[in-house]
Amino acid sequence: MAVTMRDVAILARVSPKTVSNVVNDHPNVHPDTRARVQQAIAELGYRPNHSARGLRSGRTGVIGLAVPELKQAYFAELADAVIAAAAKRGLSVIVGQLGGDREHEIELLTHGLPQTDGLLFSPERLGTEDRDLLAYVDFPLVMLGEWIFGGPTDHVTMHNVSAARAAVEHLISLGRRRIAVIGAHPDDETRQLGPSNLRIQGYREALAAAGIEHDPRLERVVAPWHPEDGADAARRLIDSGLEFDAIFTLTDALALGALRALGEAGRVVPDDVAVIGFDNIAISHLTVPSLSSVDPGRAEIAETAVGMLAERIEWGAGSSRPARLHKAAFDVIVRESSGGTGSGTLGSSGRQSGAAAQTLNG
Amino acid sequence: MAVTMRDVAILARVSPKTVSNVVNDHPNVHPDTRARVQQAIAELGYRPNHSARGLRSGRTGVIGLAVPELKQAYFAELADAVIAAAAKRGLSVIVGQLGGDREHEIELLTHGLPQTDGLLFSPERLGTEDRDLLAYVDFPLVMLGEWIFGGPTDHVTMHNVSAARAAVEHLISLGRRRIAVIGAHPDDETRQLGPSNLRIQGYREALAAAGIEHDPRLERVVAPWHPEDGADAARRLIDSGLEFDAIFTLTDALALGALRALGEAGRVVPDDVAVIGFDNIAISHLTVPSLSSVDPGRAEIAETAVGMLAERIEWGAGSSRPARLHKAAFDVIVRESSGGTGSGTLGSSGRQSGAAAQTLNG
DNA sequence: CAGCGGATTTACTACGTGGTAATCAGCGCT
DNA sequence: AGCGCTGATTACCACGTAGTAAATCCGCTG
Repeated sequence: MAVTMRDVAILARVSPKTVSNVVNDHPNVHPDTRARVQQAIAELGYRPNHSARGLRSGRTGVIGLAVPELKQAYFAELADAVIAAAAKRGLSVIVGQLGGDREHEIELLTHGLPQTDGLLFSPERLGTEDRDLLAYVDFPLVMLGEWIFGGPTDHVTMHNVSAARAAVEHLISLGRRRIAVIGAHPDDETRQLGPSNLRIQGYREALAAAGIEHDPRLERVVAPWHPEDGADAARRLIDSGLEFDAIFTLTDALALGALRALGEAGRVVPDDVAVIGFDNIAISHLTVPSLSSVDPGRAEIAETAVGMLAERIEWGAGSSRPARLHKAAFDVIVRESSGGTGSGTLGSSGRQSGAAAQTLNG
Repeated sequence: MAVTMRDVAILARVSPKTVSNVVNDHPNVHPDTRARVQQAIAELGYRPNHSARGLRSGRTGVIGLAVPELKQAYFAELADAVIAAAAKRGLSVIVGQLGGDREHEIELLTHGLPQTDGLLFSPERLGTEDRDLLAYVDFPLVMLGEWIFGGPTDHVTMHNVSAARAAVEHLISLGRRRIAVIGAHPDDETRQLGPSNLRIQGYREALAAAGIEHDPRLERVVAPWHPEDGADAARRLIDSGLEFDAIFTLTDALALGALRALGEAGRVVPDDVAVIGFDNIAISHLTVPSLSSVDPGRAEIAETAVGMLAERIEWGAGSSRPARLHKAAFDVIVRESSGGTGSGTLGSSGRQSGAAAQTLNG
């Protein structure tokens, strides 16, 4: 059996409670006593029992992170950043994969993840119509992404509209006029605030601002957002015979597929078709040609989300503070696929900073 | 305060212990009683308190997975598979990132991850010289990868030697004779069983078996194994003026960089240089050209490792069963970078099955 | 109808920790 | 010396669960 406070207490000739006080850095412990206890702790190799601590205090020191799939690069990088941010605060992270299963997502929202103090949740299938679910959530929760917007819950997200707009404006600045967009989501009629709709909105705004006529046929619906889907969409676009000189894909994963499909069809990127993605996943600067993208500020998102969740946990279950919304700053990263350099050194790229980070309360 | 067994017991007019028996599917509970209790559980929305359960039973139902970095595609996909395999068994997974920090790795091995019943550990910096550490491990542990081989610990790994050999034999079968290898590890003089050494060994075996002279200058040392490093190594290889008509990179990440570097230098893949990687990460079939690779059997590795760990947890701390070693079956996936097709549909590829899975006891 | 054995249920308790409140030691002051 | 005060330490208990062993119930046998 493991070493307990009791064992330490006996060796240090104090009560278990004094050991507890030392471990928890309570004031009013005599320096000599503290030293003696610490000595005993070291000698016995005592480690606090987290289950017991959890039972007594109601905290586990573990937070949950729920994503669709870790094998999607975007979520892997998000998880990486979240785990790093949590570690800074002494929190561990249980990662759950929901695999785009709506039932699981609803179940998760009603019960939370066992063993955790709170949840960071990046849903895929929930929409505005599920907003009511949030009213009954009785554990600390921070949503990543914004499609259940306006509920009583904290949200950390990105500047989907303005970032998408900036990406398309970049394409326009290259002189492109027939700009296709791949990734509109079939569900999004009912999900006005889904990321796909917001990015599409940014796309339309950019066109409108530049006085470019909007051709609905250039908005390509596709789901889910795997590279294969991007390739399929690009092929259908090519086969459609529609003229186009640029593609904005709503994610980098889609762009990877699109790049392949364009290559197979003999369209040269960026000469014939400029391409820009969204997410700035790690491989995007390694594709051939390297992929321009929008960096949504992943580290900032993770840091902020973990911070908000830690605060909610700190405040306790009862407190009903107002929901907050944070949008991370973004960058447009120009690489070869839209005429940037970036061949010489893999890291080089043009960079256009977008809207500053902003946090709203209310 | 949350609903407890006590509350359920009162409502169902039974003792708390009976509720516990129902929850834990004990035999010898009268069907009527069971139904009444389940009714009460549903009515109150009772959920077991995992901390209390953990305290009482000594089990948390959580396992740890420690990897260098989740943002490396290989580890993200591994984590994906591990989480899925754990979920099948009702286990949650806390993911820890050690970032290639040797101190952290040693600390982890001495204390385990808090809040967990056991650990799956894929170290980066530990070597054969750290084997002694394993003697003092007092928690269930399964190592992923084999460089601390021969200790008292279960290992789940891949057929590094024969898989690498198969990859190189494939290149040879294309008629290539000047085959470079990128990824030899500088530390591996002292780590005879590091994956890099084992894969290099497979490379040499393949050359020897084919009667091809071994040119040490074609073995390129590089560390760490990020794509940038692969690009650097490939550039140095090109600049060296050495003649070569194929490259075997010890990981796909290195291959991604190598593909870029070759493209920049005007070498056409696979006509001038055939390339094959190792790991079969998801993007490898999306690169241009798509990347041939060795699929190390990730799902099998994850499944087996979680199974072994679950068994060790089941057996309890005291039992000192013999260490086991499992090597997953592998496949050589032939894609465009070594002359395969795979352009039409993204998924298509040649496939050559390697050694069957094998498990050794002792 | 007492008695038996297995099925079912229960009382009691400990798991390791930390909050509460009580106790105790030491010190300055009257 | 006696008092009150602060700092330091402690006894006691509860958190929610599940193991142990004892108690109770039920159907049947002799």
